[in-house]
Amino acid sequence: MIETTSVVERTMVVTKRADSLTRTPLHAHEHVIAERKRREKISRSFSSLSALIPGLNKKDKSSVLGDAIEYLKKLQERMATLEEQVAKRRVESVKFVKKTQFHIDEENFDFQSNNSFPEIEARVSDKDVLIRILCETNKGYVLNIINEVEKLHLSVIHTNVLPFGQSTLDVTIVARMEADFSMTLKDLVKTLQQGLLKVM
Amino acid sequence: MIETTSVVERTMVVTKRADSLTRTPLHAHEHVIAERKRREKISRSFSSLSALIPGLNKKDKSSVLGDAIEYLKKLQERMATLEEQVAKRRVESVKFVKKTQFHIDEENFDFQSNNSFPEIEARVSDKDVLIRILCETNKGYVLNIINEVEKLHLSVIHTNVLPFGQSTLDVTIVARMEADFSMTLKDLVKTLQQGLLKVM
DNA sequence: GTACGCACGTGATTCC
DNA sequence: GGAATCACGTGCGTAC
Repeated sequence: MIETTSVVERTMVVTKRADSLTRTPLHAHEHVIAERKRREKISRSFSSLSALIPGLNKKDKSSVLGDAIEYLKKLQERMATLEEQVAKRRVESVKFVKKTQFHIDEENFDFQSNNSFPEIEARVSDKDVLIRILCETNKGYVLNIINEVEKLHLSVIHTNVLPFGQSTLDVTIVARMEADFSMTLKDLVKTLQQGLLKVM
Repeated sequence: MIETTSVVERTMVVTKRADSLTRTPLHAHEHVIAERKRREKISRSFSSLSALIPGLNKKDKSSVLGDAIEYLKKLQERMATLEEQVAKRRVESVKFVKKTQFHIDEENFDFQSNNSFPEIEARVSDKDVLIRILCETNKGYVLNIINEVEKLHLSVIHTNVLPFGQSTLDVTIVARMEADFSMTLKDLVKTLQQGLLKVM
């Protein structure tokens, strides 16, 4: 891009048509300055924009705009497929869970009332995370659970607490991932567990 | 953006500085046309670019450029996190279990119908049975679940149904054993599963 | 009515 | 020297 460093004030005498009116008689020079400012702003935007486009050598205005358009289209396109992939993988992970995740241990169930709680389980479908927790009845505990969940870039959209037996609580939570949620389920469960153990 | 449809040919007489040379003496008018073409090209690029930016009301050049820059930055940023998510998303979505309490029963999942819902889980505490079911959204299905449960000498005392993702339903049931209930959990789940598959 | 934005024609500059 | 690009000052339309 050509950069004109010195602004040359040229003297020009312009003969206008008879029907052409002298519209800006007084503040003529202010208009010049305003226009200068406007151009400068646009020019700077061009520079900023060109900086965002990878692999751009030609810095002329047409190329910047053209390549910006092209690049933007590519990005949007890739975004769509990527988002789809993420959604699809989540579905697949659910299927995987279905196959391997079915297990009941009858023998050990009688000894559950010691310190092995809370028991946490999580799974994903689309943008939702399903969290199931089994814990001892304990006042204030539900509050802590929700609090811990919302710390993890998840917004709770459903909760359900059921009494189960004499001293057990079944907590079910559905939470929606926020944009910056990026945790594996394993880490999610781990983090949750550690967070909850502290406040037991 | 303002579109000037008619190009007005103005007659201008310009007095130049002494050292300013008349560079384009002959092909002066071709220059005008070429410049016109260039401007038109840029202008069209502006229109195309503005069309790609969602939620753009102001169509002036500065706004288009500014918002394009902003939008592009947002896209690139989101791209990075999304790509990371895709890379990081492993197949594992595991339920965290204490080894003392559960063990993975690899052999037994063969008897389930290998790929489809519903996924059923059951456990006992005192006289209560907790039943968790994950199934596809399906009208009338919840009714069947409860019906099947009550056939097994269990009286439902709590139910909860939560939407999970686009097409999944999380059903939690707490039922109390009646006097003549005498089933292993394994059989309970098996029976429930077979009963539900019939009415799918 | 004035402040803003645009396209215009034009000289200058750069690159082949 | 010709082709392409730029910034400039300016007139015109328009929306506040």
